[in-house]
Amino acid sequence: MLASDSAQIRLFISQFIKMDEAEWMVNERLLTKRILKKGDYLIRAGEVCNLVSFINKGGFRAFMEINGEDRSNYFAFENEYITDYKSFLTRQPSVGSIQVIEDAEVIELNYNDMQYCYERISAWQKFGRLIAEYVFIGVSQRAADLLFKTPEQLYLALLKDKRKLLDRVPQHQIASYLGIQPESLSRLRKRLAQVRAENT
Amino acid sequence: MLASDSAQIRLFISQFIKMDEAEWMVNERLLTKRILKKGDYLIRAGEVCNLVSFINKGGFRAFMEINGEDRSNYFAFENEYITDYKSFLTRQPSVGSIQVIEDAEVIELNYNDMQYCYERISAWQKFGRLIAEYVFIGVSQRAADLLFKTPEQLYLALLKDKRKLLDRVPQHQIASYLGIQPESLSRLRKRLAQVRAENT
DNA sequence: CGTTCAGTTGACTAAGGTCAATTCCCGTGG
DNA sequence: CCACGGGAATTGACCTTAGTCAACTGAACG
Repeated sequence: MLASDSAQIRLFISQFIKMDEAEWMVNERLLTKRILKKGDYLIRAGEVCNLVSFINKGGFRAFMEINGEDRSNYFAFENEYITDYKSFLTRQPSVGSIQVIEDAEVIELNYNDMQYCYERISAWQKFGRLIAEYVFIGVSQRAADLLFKTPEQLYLALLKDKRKLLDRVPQHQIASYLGIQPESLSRLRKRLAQVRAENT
Repeated sequence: MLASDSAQIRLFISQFIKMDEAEWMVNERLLTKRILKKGDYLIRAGEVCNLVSFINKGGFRAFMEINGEDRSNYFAFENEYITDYKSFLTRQPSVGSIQVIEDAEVIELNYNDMQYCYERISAWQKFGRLIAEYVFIGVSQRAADLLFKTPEQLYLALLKDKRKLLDRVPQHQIASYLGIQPESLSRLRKRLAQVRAENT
């Protein structure tokens, strides 16, 4: 793997911990690069998730199948990482699937190698804690939003803070991310457009 | 603090890591016991959360004030721990509050002492990671439930798996935990009772 | 061109929100 | 022991929004 391949993940990790060159070298040997095409699966429901994938470029969608409907609950793009954390941590089959929605390049670390890092590189134990805390805060916020906000408020928040997501993800997947049907999102958007028109 | 005071928390921690007697002694000096009465606050919105509180006995409710309404998003009872994790980790003022709903006895560790444990006791770094991963999985499940389940399905799940919560928490707080108004929960219960009656 | 799939729209139903009135429950003070 | 007060829960009436099913439109692609 070229140094340029790991530049982004190295920057990402450095936001959490300082790692000296020797420590970094140990990690880097364990990382692998992979190219994925739109429509590919990172993991399918029922498989045990064995990888954490840092996204150099491209986009992913995590979803579950519920009564035959395909419902999205998470999206990730470049400079984020994606995995089925629950399956990865518990070594149980995953309930959902993760699919490539934009051609992607990822840098991956598998479960065994990660355990190796935890045991051998002291900085990693701390990194593991910090990143788990970080994603915990993120998902807590998501849970609070789902509990306390209406679909309309959730959509307005996306408009305000996550334009990237709206621009790169088809509307019916956005709908399920907000917890509603595609028809309802369509009407919601219409309502908002009318309100905005009246205010001009 | 008596050894009996820390028996429960010690058992709790041992579910995550093995700690030898010497390591445990270092911790134990840092733990303090506190008695709280129903109605007391563990933390109020706007304060920085400085404590993690393990519950020896009693019950707590985490809630937020939204348009003057008081909305519950979490409950915790004996042999769980409670804190405003986000405020505790980020050292920012908390958005919500935590209140005692049943007279309680807690064993507490403050932020600085916890950092001390992370730095000095190697097992703690791992413990911190494992527990962050554990709570992450919990809140992920909660977010998925809120996204994919109807209030009725959420309520039925409580009936099935969390009778304790239904028995110990007033109904209007359960309603807000499900993301609906008290009147709606009352009607939902009535609907379910009618369905059940018809099936007999 | 025709097929396909995403998005929109219409008509209708069901569920939750809101506000107000009523009933129930429980603790407190007379 | 009873009466009263106050909060919790229920019920009713009405409104708004989401769900459902079906039809239609439009753009993308072969």
